[in-house]
Amino acid sequence: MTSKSTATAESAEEARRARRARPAKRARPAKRASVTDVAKLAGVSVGTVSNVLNRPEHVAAGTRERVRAAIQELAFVRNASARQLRSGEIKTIGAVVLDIANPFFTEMARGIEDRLAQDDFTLMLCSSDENPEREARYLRLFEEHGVQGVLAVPSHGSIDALISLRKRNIDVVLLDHTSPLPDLASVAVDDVGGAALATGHLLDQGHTRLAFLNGPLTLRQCVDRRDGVVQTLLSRGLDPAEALIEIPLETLNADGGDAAMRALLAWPGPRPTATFCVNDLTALGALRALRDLGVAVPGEMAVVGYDDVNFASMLATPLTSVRQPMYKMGWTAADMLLRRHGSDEPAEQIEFAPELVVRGSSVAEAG
Amino acid sequence: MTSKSTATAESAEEARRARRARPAKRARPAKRASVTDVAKLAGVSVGTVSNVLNRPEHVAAGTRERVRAAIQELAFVRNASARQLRSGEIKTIGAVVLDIANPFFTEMARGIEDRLAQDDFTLMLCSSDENPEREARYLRLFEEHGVQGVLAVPSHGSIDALISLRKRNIDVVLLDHTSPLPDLASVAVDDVGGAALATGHLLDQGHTRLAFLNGPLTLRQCVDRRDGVVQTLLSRGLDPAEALIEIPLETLNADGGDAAMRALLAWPGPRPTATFCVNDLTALGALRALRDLGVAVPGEMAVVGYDDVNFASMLATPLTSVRQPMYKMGWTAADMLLRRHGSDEPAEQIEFAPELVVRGSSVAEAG
DNA sequence: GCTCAACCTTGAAACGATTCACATCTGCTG
DNA sequence: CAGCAGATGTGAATCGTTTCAAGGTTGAGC
Repeated sequence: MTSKSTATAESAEEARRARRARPAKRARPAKRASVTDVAKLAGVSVGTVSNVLNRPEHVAAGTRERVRAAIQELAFVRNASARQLRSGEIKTIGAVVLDIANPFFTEMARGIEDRLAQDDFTLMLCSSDENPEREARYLRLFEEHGVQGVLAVPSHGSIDALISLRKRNIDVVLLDHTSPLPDLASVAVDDVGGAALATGHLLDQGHTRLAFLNGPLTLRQCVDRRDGVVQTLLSRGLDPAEALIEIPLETLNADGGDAAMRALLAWPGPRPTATFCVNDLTALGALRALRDLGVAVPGEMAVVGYDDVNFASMLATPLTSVRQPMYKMGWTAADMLLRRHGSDEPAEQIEFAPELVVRGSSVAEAG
Repeated sequence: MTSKSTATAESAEEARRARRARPAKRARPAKRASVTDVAKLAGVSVGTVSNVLNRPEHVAAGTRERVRAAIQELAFVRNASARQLRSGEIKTIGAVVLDIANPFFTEMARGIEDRLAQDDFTLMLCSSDENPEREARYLRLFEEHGVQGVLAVPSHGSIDALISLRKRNIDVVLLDHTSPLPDLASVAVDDVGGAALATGHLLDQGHTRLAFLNGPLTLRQCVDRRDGVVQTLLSRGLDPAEALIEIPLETLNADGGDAAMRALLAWPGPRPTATFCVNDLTALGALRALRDLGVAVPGEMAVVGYDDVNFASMLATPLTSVRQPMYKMGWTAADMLLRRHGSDEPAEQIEFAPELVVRGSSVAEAG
């Protein structure tokens, strides 16, 4: 805990305080001006003030200006609660992601925000930490606030809560998760396809023995990506039992990748010439191990990652990786909510295709 | 735009649709239950329902249970707007950062969120993109919503808007920016001190000629960090004119750092033995250039960065860097808002001290 | 001069929770 | 048994906006 008040800030404060003659102990709470106040000052009825605010074209120019002047003078600001209470409308949507500190969701959040800004909506953003209770609490808060819709990356087993929200007539779009119900909209990325892209790329380079550094099969992503790898091998006429070594990762980070790669290199029998890592952190660790052990990349071992994190392109050997359109997912999900609201169309279920970004870790001549 | 609907999702939808007999064209809007409905069902008055909700201890056990049952049955959810309109209270605060997609602010946001969660507050989070207009728009939305307080990383020239918000009795805490007024609370990090830490560390290692890869002096951070460097040199009896080469960066990213380092190595005259980079991206580029040109790190050139981004520790030569307590800043700012609300105490102005994380890029034997 | 439409404006009735002054009931004290 | 306190419950008033039926003006057309 290293915090301190700066000396400069404090002395500046004292200087000001001395200069100021505080009349009252504390400034009066200064209640906000209401439409009534504005109406009084402008000499019109509250209805007219409301019209100036919401349908200015229905108000005579003179009156309109008078009201506007009064609004200025009183620094009137609409009370969103009263507005919503009466009109039922609220320009807010809620989003729950697993963790806003994770760049993955952060990019998504940015997409959501940008789409909302177009329609002057505000965003309530929360992290569930994959804790269904915490998620439920946030969903309830959203509902109390009467949000127009909810975007959610469901944490394990929380889908029911979202379905019941949908039943109470709140629009819901699932993020990064395909919808189990036709009523529920969703935006996801095709993980099977992403892994297939990576695998296909390595096979195209002439590799015939691959390693796959994979995480626990309790994660949907790991299962899907494995499916993608296996399907691709089969479709190219290769037998996974021969062409593939799958190494389980202790942890889904750089150290896990490092350890797994060392295990792979110590393996008896013919060494694979290419490695597909289930994410970029893992690939980073694998690259580190390869460098430490003097294995040339991509010459002796090609490496492909997944996620295309920001530093993938900045590494000593830039990492080939599968890029997921997170920003676009967020943007699209928000767009579905805003466009679809109140319409009769069935819920859309979109799946985006990921994209392979080829760099130097898998192809010698690439960037 | 590569999007597609999955075949599986569609066939699943058709299957369900066939099974379902849709009675009405569209489910009735199903108005939410209100306290009145609950009161009616439980056979009590609305006042009692409100009491069960807000002061359950004032209600007899039997009645309380009856009301709770009714709430359950009707799936009653409070209407936050009505609640706020009457009671004036709202458990929401707004935050504007420059860009939520930036890990820097993201970590801060996470700190804010975690503190708010303790008090069941919700967060409205927005990115200003350093656009004062966009920021002003968000601040107005916050004000309309009647938020309890606002946390803001001010964009250039937007402080006035924040001050006027403060005048209208909305609590404001400035983030990552020292407050210009005693009335305005703030939480910042000491950039001068951070640069002094880095510089002191390099001098401690015996270096006497330093390079400083710095960004444009229109950024406060760059100015402050430069001050820290210069002050430290002076306080150790070194003449900056001799001991320091400052290289301006074209761009504040890896490529800028790469180019600047190449320029530095091409410099005539004695080569510095240590480089301080104004941020980690720049340092990453510098390290890349050093490796490409065969200069040993830290043997021939020690490198220190700033920000301690997530990958600093994962590089081939792990990067020594200055870590700023972003999470703690966010947490503390939110805490100030929640604790201070309505109290009479003067606004706090806190400045956190950054921390030097020593790794292999500046000390051979370090991690 | 009458009619009619177009245009403005009005003001009271919502919206749904909270609050608070007031009723009612119970049991206890002196 | 009057008096009183404490516990429990009531319901009308209130918050600040939007909505909408209805009223008032104006001017054109006949």
